[in-house]
Amino acid sequence: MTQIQSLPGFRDFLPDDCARRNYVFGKWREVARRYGFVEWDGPVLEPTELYTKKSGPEIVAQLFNFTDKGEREVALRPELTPTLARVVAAHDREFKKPLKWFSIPQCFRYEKQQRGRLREHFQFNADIIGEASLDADVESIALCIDLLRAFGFGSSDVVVRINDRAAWVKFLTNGGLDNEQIVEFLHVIDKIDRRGIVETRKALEPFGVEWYDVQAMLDNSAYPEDFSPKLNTVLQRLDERGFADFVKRDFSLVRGLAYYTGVVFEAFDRGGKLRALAGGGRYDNLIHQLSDGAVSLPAIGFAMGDVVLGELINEIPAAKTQMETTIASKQDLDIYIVIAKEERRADALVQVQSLRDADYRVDYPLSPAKVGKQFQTAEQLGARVAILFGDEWPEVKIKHMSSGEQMLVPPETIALRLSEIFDPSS
RNA sequence: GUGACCGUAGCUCAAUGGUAGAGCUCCAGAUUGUGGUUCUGGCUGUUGCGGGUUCGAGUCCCGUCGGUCACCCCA
Repeated sequence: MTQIQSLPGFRDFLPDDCARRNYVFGKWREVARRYGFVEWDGPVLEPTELYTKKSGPEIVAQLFNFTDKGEREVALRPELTPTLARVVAAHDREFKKPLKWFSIPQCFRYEKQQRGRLREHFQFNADIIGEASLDADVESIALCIDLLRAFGFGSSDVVVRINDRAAWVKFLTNGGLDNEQIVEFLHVIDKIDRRGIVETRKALEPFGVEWYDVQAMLDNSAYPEDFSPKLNTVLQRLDERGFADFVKRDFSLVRGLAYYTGVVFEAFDRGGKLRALAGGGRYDNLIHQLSDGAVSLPAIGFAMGDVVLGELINEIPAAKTQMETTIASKQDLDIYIVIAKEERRADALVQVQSLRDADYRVDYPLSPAKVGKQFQTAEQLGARVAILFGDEWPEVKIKHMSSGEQMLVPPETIALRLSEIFDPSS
């Protein structure tokens, strides 16, 4: 077969997949709005420079980039934050602070795909811009937790690991390290899960920091209170909101990106089988950097990808059931029109139109079909009611699919009968 | 980018180097106008693609494309 295939790492969304995607997007929007965030979006394609400026030329290897017909170096967005910084810097004066913005961009990366990581994915982003207060950090983490809760996950399914980079910075500065060494040190800490304790200890030796002290940081047994009073406050406020079971202080979490300046957090499945569900943190200097100093605003935000999230939904029965139930209720047909005699097709279509005008979800056979086949179709489409047009004319049969009850009524009373079935309270 | 494993019908998978199969799905029927069950019948493959070894290749070898997983990297 020489059929053209989709590009590697790109997905087709067949109706079922699309329904699942819409379900996820719907939850994201619903919860974000509940928190007072407003939706925005930017271009899918940006100048490559927007990304190299922040991360250096090495990032190009990971970018889906090319030269356009106007000889411009461009890249499909790998993330939204640089675009956000650009937009916020350009429209700084137009909005009252703080900004609470969310977006659901499709992002791209040119990398070999693997589980939970494709070349394209949708990523919910929520950022609070122009607010340095610790309550913004708390709000951000709370939103992350509530998003997960909205999908049906409990504290036994997911956990949000939280840290304050400042704690490490303070600890390491006391240990005599300079800024450059601190960045390198944290990079090693970031890899601890993948590399293991022994290797990590070996890699940290050159820094001359006592392993005993590092371990005390990592296992939470000492220091944290002294080095990060902020973190304690954040945890306490999350506790007050009833989220204590969802969060865990974890000093091994520093996140790979260099631009985080304070609180960082990542959400994981409790089983620890999957990649991170979400991740974010405070980046108070990034907008300043990306705008060449034109605008300076503190910020905190996080992102949640659709791929890993979808995998976890499939693994947690409660979440999966909730999704399937929601999708089914949205897709099911209200009414299927059965055309038993082709002479009645025109009369039936008059009803189809008027029922659709009345906001019912209605379908009917586009070509002649046996009555049995038509009822089977009605069943498969999840119709609650079938209306049969045939020899009974000028009357029609209304059939309640689940009970099998039928009644013979004149067409003028269809609307009344249906309102009794679909909205019994009125 | 590196490595390992995999690639058979629309889907899930069989086939000691010897004529390519099953289940599900789909389509059509079961005396002519009533349904997720049951029964019957039917469709689909240059075994991802291209070479090679062999009397003979789905099976063995090489290449290529695609997939999975790990490494690298992490938005």
